[in-house]
Amino acid sequence: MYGKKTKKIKDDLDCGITVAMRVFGAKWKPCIIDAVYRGYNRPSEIHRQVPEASARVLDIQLSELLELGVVTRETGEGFPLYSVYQLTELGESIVPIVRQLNKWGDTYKEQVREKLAEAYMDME
Amino acid sequence: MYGKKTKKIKDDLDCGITVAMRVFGAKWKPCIIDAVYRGYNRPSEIHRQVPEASARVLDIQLSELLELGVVTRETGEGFPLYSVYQLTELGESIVPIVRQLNKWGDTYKEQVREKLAEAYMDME
DNA sequence: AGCGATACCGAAAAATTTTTCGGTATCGCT
DNA sequence: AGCGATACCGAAAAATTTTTCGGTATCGCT
Repeated sequence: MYGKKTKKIKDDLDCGITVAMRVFGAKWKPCIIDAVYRGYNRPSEIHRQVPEASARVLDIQLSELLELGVVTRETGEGFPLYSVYQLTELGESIVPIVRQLNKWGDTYKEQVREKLAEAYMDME
Repeated sequence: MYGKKTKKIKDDLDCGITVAMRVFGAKWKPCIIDAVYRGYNRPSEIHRQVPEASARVLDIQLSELLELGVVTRETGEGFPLYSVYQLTELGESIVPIVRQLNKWGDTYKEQVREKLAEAYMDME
């Protein structure tokens, strides 16, 4: 699929953090999970929720989530092309974490923005 | 510093998830935060806790965390080189999330491993 | 017929992150 | 003097991720 699942640098799947990062620690995966959770189940809907990402990445990451068993896909035969993604139980278990990420970011975004601005200045 | 903080592709810092991912969504940052939280405050100690990472990345990511205000650094003058990193309040606020990541990964690691093995087989 | 929406996919390019390698520098120990 | 530990850093290489571009294919509407 997408890239290759055989990475040259193997992850240490004994470490919980590493496992979690492997499953949903990608630029758009938490957003995708959140969107599906909020009821945006079709690729085009998800894309409209996360317009900053290209449709292609969403596609790729959706396939990865599908492979990892985070979501399921139901494809309608023929007609107006139709695909619906749903969270699996595994996927649901990630939702609270994603919600927390979102909450954390909302709470500290100002602070983070300032720090980033400072850092930017320090190097002119 | 490390790389460049001026990314060509700007992050949308209005989205909480994106902010959180920007701050600690890197391969080793959650592990570093966890290590510091658990009392491993010196670079060499942290490295011993996360031996899979090169000392260099830890270095780089530690500087980023420092810049973002997630940790503080205290450097001893001269003598046996000495640096101690501590979590700031901002850093402490990330700890529960990191713990959850770790817990999640511990809970689902078997399942994830299976899925990865399957995916690997499907492409032979 | 032509356009836009839908859902995908491959391949190359670009961006970004991580690793490797080689340095600097100090101290303590042998 | 030489070695290992400590803490760092720059630069190039390698790995990985994300983006861009161009396709395929179907249906409905004009």
